[in-house]
Amino acid sequence: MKNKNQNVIYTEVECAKNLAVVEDAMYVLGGKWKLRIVIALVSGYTRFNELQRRVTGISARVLSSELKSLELNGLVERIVHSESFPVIVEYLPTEYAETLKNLVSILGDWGRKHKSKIQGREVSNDTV
Amino acid sequence: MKNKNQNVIYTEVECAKNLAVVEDAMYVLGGKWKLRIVIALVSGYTRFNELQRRVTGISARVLSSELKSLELNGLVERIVHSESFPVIVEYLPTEYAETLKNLVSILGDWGRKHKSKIQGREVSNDTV
DNA sequence: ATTAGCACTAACCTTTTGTTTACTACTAAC
DNA sequence: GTTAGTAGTAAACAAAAGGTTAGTGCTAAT
Repeated sequence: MKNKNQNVIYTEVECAKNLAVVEDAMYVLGGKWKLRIVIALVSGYTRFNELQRRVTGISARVLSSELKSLELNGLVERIVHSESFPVIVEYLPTEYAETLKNLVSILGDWGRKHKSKIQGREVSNDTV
Repeated sequence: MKNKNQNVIYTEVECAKNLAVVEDAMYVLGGKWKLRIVIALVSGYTRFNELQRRVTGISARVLSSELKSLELNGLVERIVHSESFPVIVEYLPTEYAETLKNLVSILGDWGRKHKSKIQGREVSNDTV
């Protein structure tokens, strides 16, 4: 048997700290849709219906509420162009959303490697 | 107005690729509990009840089913010590789980910075 | 003149996720 | 001998997340 709390790698306090910080992140980014929406946004898709087409499977109701949540957390800015008619709305990723690029890229790398692992294939590099 | 699909940053295909790989990752790691359990595991907590104490708020039923899912995906190994009585069970993170350390660390960093941002404080470095 | 597109929202319903309680059967400590 | 700990599972239920349908009021294209 390995463990009688002698060879824990992190103390309870350290473990709790690590848990706390990823919980803080997941409070903002967690769930099925938020990171996907961010990806579509930083890819340059900024209009509501366009986002719904990119983030396949999301309903208008959920997209709407997720965008509000991302806006509250400073990751998107909602811009209404009232000079045009009918009114055009854009959702622009903020500068703060840029701080997610590294995370998204690493998560994507892991996903790509995991997929090739379970498929028993080599990893290709043709991803963006 | 910024965007009439002239200044998209990534093409639809590139955006779809990026979405696909993070979806692959989130299929394995998504949800409220999986990453937290991984953190507790790599911190050296390997027994069922111990894990339930570290990952605060999780119920035995959910912990049990999440551990099964992590095992299926090669991130944990369930080891039964039948030589002892009563039987002792350990959940050990696999080598494959090590590939998540970078991701977890970056997610934690983002969470820490985000928290200090919304609290208007400086970022401290006393995290593990 | 009809159809599709725009940016959503409300009401209602289903699915997923999670909780609570109780139970197993045995051991170790107080 | 009572209490707590071990590693869970089953059943019943509650809460959270998400989907579906319908609709607004206007424009632009066919």
